[in-house]
Amino acid sequence: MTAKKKTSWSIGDLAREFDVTTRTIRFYEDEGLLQPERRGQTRVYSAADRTALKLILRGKRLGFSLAESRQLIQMYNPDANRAQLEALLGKIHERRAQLIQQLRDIEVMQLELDEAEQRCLEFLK
Amino acid sequence: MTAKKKTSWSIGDLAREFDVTTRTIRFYEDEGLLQPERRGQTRVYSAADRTALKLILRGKRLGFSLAESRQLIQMYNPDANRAQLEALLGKIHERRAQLIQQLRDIEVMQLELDEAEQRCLEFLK
DNA sequence: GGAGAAGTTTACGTTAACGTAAACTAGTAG
DNA sequence: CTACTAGTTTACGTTAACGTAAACTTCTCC
Repeated sequence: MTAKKKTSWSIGDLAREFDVTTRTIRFYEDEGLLQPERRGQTRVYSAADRTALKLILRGKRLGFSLAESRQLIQMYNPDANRAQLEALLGKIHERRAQLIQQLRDIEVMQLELDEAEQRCLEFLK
Repeated sequence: MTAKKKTSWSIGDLAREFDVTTRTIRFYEDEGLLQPERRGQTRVYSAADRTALKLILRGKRLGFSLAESRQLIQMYNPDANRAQLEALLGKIHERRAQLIQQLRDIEVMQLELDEAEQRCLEFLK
């Protein structure tokens, strides 16, 4: 009856959940995007790591590089000084502008897909 | 007074308009995404080429590979037989699904940026 | 106690998408 | 004629983001 809220994950857990390879997860650690702890040799991932991974993969789907995702993760931990925070605000605005452009792109592309579909269906009639 | 509607472009024209290098444009041709004509040695780009380039760059902003953009361009010329058209319809549905996922990703990310901004501003107060 | 299954490190390989450099040609302005 | 400017081909170089393989440890199960 005790609500079981998972609080730590193995590398295999995360790989399965997000459908990536363990190599990928270790790579992200090499790049400084994840910081799992160790139980002996073995990596143990926290909820923060899991969230970071989620951010990275969502970023990927939007065409962001790992460097850009690194920024996104930074925005999650406000452990910075004034100058850093102001730089962060700048990055936030940049990201937001990029997202807006992507929204426009998606709209246009959806319309074009509609037209393309119509043309296809017309030819198949 | 005659409405001047441009109907052909040089490689430099396109490079300037879309802010890419000429190398990039020639690369897309090597990859079969553009098919300019030649006046002597020199490439001459049609409105179709220009549209294709626009598609490619919009695709890039959404994180599409050139292979994926190649498909998008294909959808523009319905010069296919029945089987190809049906395959095309399948691709159209895939693309649409991907765009919908991206919309969701953008929504979530916008919310997160809002929160990140709030946290930043809070710390700066 | 042997065989998997899951984890680890180290290190070289691969692909996409161009960058960069060299060496050439063709038109054009002074 | 000369000096740009814009175009061309050829070809090797580069970066990001992992893939792949080898060789090893740890734990568990029968």
